[in-house]
Amino acid sequence: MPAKPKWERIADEIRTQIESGELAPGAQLPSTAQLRAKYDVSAGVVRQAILVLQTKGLVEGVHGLGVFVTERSSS
Amino acid sequence: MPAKPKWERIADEIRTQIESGELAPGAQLPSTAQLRAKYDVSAGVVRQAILVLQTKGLVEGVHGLGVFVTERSSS
DNA sequence: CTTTATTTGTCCGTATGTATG
DNA sequence: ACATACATACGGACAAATAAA
Repeated sequence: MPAKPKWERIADEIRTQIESGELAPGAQLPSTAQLRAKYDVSAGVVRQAILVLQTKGLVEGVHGLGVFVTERSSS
Repeated sequence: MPAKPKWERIADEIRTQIESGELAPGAQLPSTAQLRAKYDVSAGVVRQAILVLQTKGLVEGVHGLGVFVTERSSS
């Protein structure tokens, strides 16, 4: 078993994309289904990663629409 | 249907106990099984509440030991 | 206005790893 | 060294919301 859980690896990957500017503020993240296929994991893992990012304030999920990057002052 | 999710209600309840000093820093939180019986929910719900509290830094979960209140100066 | 498609949100159950007795 | 108890991780299913036709 990997030292780091799958959901943490995915969360870190997305966070890196946000920090890199690859995912600009206001941009929509790939849907859970897309991420599920991309990382070949179940919905629960993606759900967990998104939830952590939400709690950290990096992204904001809107029910029925999608997950968007929180407008953060470009340091 | 409750306006707030079950896991959020549980998380708020636990947070209140910490702020009230009912759960002192270093004290162990009730096990998932205890909370599960107390709130009559499944382990997943309790796990979600615990995860949020962990991300917020209020508690700290140690694998194979239990969840403990983080040493935080009560204002 | 009703129906359908897409996406997030929540819930339940199971498997694995670690610490304790 | 073995058995038990607890916590975490993974996977899948169900429900609600929004937008478009």
